[in-house]
Amino acid sequence: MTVTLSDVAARARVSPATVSRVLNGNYPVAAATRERVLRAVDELDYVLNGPASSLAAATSDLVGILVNDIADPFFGIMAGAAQTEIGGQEGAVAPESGRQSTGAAGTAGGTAGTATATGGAAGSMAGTVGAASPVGAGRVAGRAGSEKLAVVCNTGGSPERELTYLTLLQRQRAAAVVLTGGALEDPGHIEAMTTKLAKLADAGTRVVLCGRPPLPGSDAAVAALAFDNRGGARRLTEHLLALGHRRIGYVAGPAERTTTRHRLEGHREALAAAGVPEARDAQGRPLTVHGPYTRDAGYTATLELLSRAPELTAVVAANDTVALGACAAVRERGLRIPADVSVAGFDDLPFSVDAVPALTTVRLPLHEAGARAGRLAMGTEAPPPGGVATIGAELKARESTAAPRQA
Amino acid sequence: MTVTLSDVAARARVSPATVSRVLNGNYPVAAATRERVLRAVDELDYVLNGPASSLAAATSDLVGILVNDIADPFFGIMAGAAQTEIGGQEGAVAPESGRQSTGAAGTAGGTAGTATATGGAAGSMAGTVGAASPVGAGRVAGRAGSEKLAVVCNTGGSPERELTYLTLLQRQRAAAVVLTGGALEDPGHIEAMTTKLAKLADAGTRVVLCGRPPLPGSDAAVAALAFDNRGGARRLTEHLLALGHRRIGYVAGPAERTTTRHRLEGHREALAAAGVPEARDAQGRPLTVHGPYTRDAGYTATLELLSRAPELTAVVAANDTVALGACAAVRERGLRIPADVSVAGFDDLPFSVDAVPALTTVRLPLHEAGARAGRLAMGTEAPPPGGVATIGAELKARESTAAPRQA
DNA sequence: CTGTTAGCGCTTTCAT
DNA sequence: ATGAAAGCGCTAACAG
Repeated sequence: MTVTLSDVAARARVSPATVSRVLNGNYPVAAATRERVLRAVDELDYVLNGPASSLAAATSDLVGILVNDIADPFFGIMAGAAQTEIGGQEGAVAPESGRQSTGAAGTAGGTAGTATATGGAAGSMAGTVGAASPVGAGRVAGRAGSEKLAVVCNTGGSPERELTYLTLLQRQRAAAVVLTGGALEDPGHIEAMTTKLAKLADAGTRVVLCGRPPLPGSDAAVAALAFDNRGGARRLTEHLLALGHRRIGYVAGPAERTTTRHRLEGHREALAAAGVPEARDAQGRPLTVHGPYTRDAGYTATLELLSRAPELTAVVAANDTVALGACAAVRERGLRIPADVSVAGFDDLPFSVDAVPALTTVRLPLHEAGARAGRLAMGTEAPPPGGVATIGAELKARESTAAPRQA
Repeated sequence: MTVTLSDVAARARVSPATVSRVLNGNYPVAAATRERVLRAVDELDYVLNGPASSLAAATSDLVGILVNDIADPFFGIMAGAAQTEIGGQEGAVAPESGRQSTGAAGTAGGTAGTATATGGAAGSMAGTVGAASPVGAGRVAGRAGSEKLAVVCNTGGSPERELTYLTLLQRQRAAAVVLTGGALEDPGHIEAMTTKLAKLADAGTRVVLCGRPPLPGSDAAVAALAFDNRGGARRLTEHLLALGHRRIGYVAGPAERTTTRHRLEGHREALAAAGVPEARDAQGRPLTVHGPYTRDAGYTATLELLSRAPELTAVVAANDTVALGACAAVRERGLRIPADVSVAGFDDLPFSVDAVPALTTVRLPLHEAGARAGRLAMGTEAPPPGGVATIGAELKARESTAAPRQA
């Protein structure tokens, strides 16, 4: 029924071992023989059996990328960059795909579309498409071990799912695992993660942390790329303080997440350095509210903050998405941004520059970080000294922040 | 070195076959024996060897979800929903994850955080985390075949990568494959895809299309969930026409994509039905510009449209992301939205309601569609009659559209 | 450079 | 209800 290696071998009149060798390209094979084998592969439309191959070789070409929320561009950008780096560059034209300057085909007879910006890519796509006929299967099978299958796994922020995915990946003998985003600070979970990652590392799986600090006391990870959340947050609050703000509300992310804690710490550092006490309401409760990294959480929390302390002149949000909700809340209260209340975010996601007013935020090089993590996972790039690299976070002061109303 | 099935069998004093049976739970095993085996599994911290298992059983628990752009929430939302449906619901608290009403742990001593909205989830997370100790490995290994590994693969819109991923998944003998988003209409690619999907189906892989029309003349797919892009686009343009617009610019998506074509067709249907000719510039060229589904494409294209035809009173964008860029361009031209120019999008992504002014768009039930696709992939839900279901698209008229300046 | 020979670790009849 | 044995399809020594 299904074509196997020996079928190919028989057709090419060589031994199975030889076929395996040309397919893996990791062993010298006579050019003539290789030709014959390749032809047989194409003719029979042979597709390598992954499980069999992985079993025999005790390794697989699976690379897992774990994200907390796949619907959040924060993760999508990192994961996409990593995946591009891992999955091969052949057709990696992601942001340009489909760009075209001629009219639409078929029914779109009247579409004399004009190139938007960079034109001229018109024919290239059709060309490459043509080359990707069914022969593609052979081509791919023929590729050397470099053909990794980069996949992203969505934990939804759930610690159990994180562990479950790690186990599943471990089962598959994954070549590498990239963990993105902040980690949960629950002791039990940290311990479970440490154990699990150590096991993965033992089994030869490369572990890379991206946008996440190294696990305390663990060296299982090949490398950790940590964002300078603390520094970025500090600079952001310094910016607000410089503008003259003294009563700043803070819509934090979920408690027990490293990202949340670091950003909060940076915020407090700036306050402390300036000798400004943390904002509190009439009851003396700090004006810091925790919630998930969602637009709705930002909305609700900001409404609450504004009720508890109408004298607030600025709201710092856990990230840009939360800031969007914060803006909506401020507006709903009939207040202007930034005239009445300044609002700031974090991450500098693509939509932030288009917000009205443009959102002041802290830029994280998500794409670069993801790409680097991908290379680290591939073993293409050397790990940073000490296994840990801190990635800078740059303040982006825009229109959503200004001097307070009564400076 | 690594623990195998027979190690477990030896420790439990049973045969490997028995261990396999309790692990797969698909065969009667005495309760006492099962207990013994499960204990051995935990004690030895055994993790099933996926490749070996897949090889022997000729199936795997891998489910691939292909997306065109993982950084785009349009795909993230569908993929996340599908993955949740497939990956098991245990910790599926995605949007609520980390919600917490108590202060941050550790250094966050002063954070008397207040619950944002729904509170009370404080202790539950820690509880579940505690249960997810290393024993988790055993738990997972013990689960019946239901434990699928749902992974998302980012094609970046490249037809080669699409085919490559399909081949890679074919190699892994994937249990199912979900293709999301519009398809490329290139004949060569369609043929290659048809062949490839037929092969996957032959090999027992379930193929599901989500947000994509069925392949012409192919019945490889278990089911196709198609969005009513044409109908949605028609209603959107009807809305604009009803408002009084007669000169409407159109920023289309990449040509040769089904989504692009259908939306454009719906737009033209509405125009034709109202007897309104397609807008053209002084040179008689249609005011339709093609470009990728990106913010920048929308920005550039709109700038061009506005130059070529300053008398435009409305701009319809390929989707919300493109619309964001269109808004930026309109504003840069010193024009007001919607007073001078109305702008509309498509998809109703989360950020659209927060745009200023709130974006008029067409709502696509992305989450529902993704979840349904996930169930279809799992075989949990019966395919729609005929294998094809059309999913409605609802007009969301908001503030970014209004009567033209000189009605 | 190529063929031979053993397994990799698990599932699954077929017995018992 | 459990055990024994035969592979699943491929890779990796080891010869030659």
